[in-house]
Amino acid sequence: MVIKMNNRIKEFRKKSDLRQEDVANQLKVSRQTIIAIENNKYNPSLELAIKLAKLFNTDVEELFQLEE
Amino acid sequence: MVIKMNNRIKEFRKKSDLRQEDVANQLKVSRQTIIAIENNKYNPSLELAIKLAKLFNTDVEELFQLEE
DNA sequence: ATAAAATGTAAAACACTCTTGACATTTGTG
DNA sequence: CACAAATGTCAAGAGTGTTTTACATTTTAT
Repeated sequence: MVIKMNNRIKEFRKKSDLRQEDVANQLKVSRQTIIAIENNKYNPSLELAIKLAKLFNTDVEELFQLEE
Repeated sequence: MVIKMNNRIKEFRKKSDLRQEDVANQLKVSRQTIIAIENNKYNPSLELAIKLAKLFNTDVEELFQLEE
């Protein structure tokens, strides 16, 4: 699919005062996965995206925005 | 990740009176992809999930629900 | 200025998503 | 019933997402 997506994970994470490792632990993924997503190396799976949105008390569409 | 997810794509598609092929064409994916998702062979990518939700005028969380 | 904590990078292995093409089954209508 | 339309299945291959391990850089606090 390969479409650019803005994501606001770092922003929401800092608002929640969590470290990358905390997010990784809570969602049971590796810290690398969180880093890669924050730095736009790739998009998360749908499942992980939903969990991230839930963790930050927001919606998937709020957290990830399709370009243009 | 491999978590079961209920998805309501078939339901929303029928409400919209679209064929699988219509959905595939509009979102520029193959018909197989739509079939596989409707029949829970696998979950769509985040990008495709967002596009599906938009097509059906709903939210990702409404369309895809994590089990339990 | 130093040490510790947090964040970032890289690469290999593996699992998951998507496509293509060809064919089978089910559903709907005359 | 018969034919067409819609839906489903299978398999191979390309591309994407995640993990692990090990190490490098940046940030924070003392």
